[in-house]
Amino acid sequence: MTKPNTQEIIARIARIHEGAHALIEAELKTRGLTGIVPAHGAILAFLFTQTRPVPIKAVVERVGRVKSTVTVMLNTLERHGYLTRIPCECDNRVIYVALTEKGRNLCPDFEAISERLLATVYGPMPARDRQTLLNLLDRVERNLQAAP
Amino acid sequence: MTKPNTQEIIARIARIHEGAHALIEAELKTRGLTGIVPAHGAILAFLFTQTRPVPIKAVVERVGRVKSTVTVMLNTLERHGYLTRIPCECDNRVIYVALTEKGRNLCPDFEAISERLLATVYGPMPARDRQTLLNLLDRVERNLQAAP
DNA sequence: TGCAAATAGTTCGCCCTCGAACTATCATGG
DNA sequence: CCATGATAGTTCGAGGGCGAACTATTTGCA
Repeated sequence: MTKPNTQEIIARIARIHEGAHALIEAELKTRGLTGIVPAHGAILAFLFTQTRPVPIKAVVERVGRVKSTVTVMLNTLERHGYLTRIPCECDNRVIYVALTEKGRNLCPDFEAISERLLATVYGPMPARDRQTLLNLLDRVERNLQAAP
Repeated sequence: MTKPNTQEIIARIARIHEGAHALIEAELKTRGLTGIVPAHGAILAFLFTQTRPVPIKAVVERVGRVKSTVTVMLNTLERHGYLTRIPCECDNRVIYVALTEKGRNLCPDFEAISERLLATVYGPMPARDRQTLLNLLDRVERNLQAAP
């Protein structure tokens, strides 16, 4: 049998991940933001930093999702009016995406939700413990990356 | 702006979660186990501990997923021959599920994969650090649970 | 020049995940 | 005894996530 106490770490991380997910969804709901789900966060965070249309390929590389997944999420965001696709003039294979006005308006909510999530996650934890936690998580992450 | 260094914790936890997911899928693949995905782990882990058929409701309560999600996963596991549904004699609303022979045969692989995952996650981390990490994660988890 | 390989996106099939609606079956109180 | 409500599962629709296959360009080299 696997020892429950040590095996616990994966389950705990999964629950934290889901808890963060739930908090974000709850915040989106109370703010009346429809058509947005937590997974869109990576795309939006990236697009907020861009001043001009960006190729879909760049989005794919940034958000850490597969092309087909990004295509679907962009479809959803486009359908809800948060962004638009713009064909590239010089290379017909390339399609740019850019936030619409409605999309840019998400930025304040996005930052507020991020802040609240962060405040909730850490709670009253002292700065030294936060740093310790980050370091230990980094070790774990590198262990996993080195594995396959 | 959200400070990147602190915001990092959520992303880091998400990456660890995904890394664990990837490791499990890779192990399943090399072992030639088809039809199984990491999400089935919770169901299988529960059923391994049961000696007799168990009502679906009990599965739902255990795995922390919604009824409809569990229905789908049970369908998949059943379709691949890992378990069977057995109607309850005394209460026609209830349906039991039980592992088949093929399902029970997954147990050794399941435990081996769990062990490898755990070993990978911690790597050479000393016991004291592991405990510290678990404690800090527990704090975070409780912070999130208390939030909504 | 012209054709093969690389590149950018989309589509498809499959799965998990949720919430809401639905079905069927008990259980209970009037 | 029977209507009303609680319970157990499934179905449905929408969406994320992946890999494989597909389309349409562009590039590069022979």
